[in-house]
Amino acid sequence: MYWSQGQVPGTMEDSAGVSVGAPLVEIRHLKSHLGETVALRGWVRNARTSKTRFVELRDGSGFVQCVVGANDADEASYELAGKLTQECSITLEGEVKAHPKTGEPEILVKKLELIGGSVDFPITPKDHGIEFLMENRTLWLRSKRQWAIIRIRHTIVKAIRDFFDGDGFTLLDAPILTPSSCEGTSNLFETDYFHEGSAFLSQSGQLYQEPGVPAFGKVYCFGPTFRAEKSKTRRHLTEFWMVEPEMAFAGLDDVMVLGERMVKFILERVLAEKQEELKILERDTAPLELALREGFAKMSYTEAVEKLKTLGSDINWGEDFGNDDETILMNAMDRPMWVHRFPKSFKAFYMEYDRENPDLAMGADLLAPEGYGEVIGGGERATSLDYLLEQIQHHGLDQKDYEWYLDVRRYGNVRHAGFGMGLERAVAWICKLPHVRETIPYPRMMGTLRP
RNA sequence: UCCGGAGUAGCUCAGGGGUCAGAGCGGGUGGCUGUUAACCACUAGGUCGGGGGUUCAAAUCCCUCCUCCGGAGCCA
Repeated sequence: MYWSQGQVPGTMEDSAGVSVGAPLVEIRHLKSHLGETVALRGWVRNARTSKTRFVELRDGSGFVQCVVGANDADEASYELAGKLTQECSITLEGEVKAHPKTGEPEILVKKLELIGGSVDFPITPKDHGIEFLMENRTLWLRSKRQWAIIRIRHTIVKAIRDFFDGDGFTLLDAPILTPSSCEGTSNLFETDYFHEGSAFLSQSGQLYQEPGVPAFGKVYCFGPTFRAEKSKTRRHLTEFWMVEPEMAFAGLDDVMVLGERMVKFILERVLAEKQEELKILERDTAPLELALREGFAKMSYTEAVEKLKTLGSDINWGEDFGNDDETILMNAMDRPMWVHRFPKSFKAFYMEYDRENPDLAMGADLLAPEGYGEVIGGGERATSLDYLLEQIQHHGLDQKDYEWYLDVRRYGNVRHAGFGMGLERAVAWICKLPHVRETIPYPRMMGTLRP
């Protein structure tokens, strides 16, 4: 079924039995229908009544003000316009005009009909607390702010897929039900699994990407991951999305180059396609434009520790960045920054070590500016079988769980590297949100499982 | 898990031992020259988070439990 640009499927009588005469259009296309009579369907965001009545309508594609004048609309429609409640669904037709003050398209309504009523919509146009909003997450999604965030999230997801697809990567989906911890570093959700007894929800697709390297050269996975950590911070979810590319014949520097290209690809897309949404969020786009334009900063872990000390942190060499170390570091930074070559001690067992200093791991994290901190973590993978066996033992892992992983080294071993980017942290930074809980439609956190 | 804060109308909050259980928003009714978190008037709406205690008297003080928020830790 095909229809012309700006039209949506619909007939003279739509499914709700409401008569529609003029061609149905989506609000996002109104600019190209100035002067025409069109029909719209959607939900009432707000309605103001004076002699002339104003209905703020949204249809998911955008927002528009509809003007119902006593002399322009028929009597029943004018009457109805005075009784509309928040979030009732309506259909209307009228002429598309430019707003006398703002110049934005608005609708001079001729006819208005109710589709579905709405009594006492809980989320009123005033302030609400986060507890209440989270309890009403399904209804909260209708708000302008959530609309903007979720649409930007969508654009970021699409940009990520387009970036890797266009760069010769093959999608290699990683399993979500796994037999054991991938990295052995964090707590996993456990569930029953037939004869195996237990299965665990994946905390990373990383180990499943490496075997894809000899098979496809460049691979990526992009799906949900799970961490059962009791973390209660602005940057933690128990269920979050991660994109994890892995490539053959690549090292630490290649990871930083790839990650930077990907982030810039994402920024370019969002800035090109989501200006309206960024404006709704009152996001100052200057830092994003700067990140897109300039090369990302680079600093070794050792340099970062020195810098942190001058900024007042009590961190010592050998310790992982604490709670606010990333924040302190990135408040002082105007663009994303790679921090590389960490002490091996707090990194995953599969990390390659630095030939120039065996105490260091060939890892790199990308920290987002404006206080956001880590969005990407990755690096070069250890290639030596003997070294890996030693690391597995050292981390208290069972070698027989990893034989399939070690085969990557046994058969056609090559240098390879990759990274993982947490989608929600990227969305939070790009939208400049104070907390990741708004970056995903239905957040799962310690203490939040509903709705 | 630890530390701190908060639970009073549908929502956001004020009131902190004794004439008030209150305001704004939202709902209802009426008014209003194009409004935009519209505005104005009137109106309905409450087990002051649960339980226990102190007191002549508790929304208010004490204990306890629950929930949420912020932070720490853990982690990415």
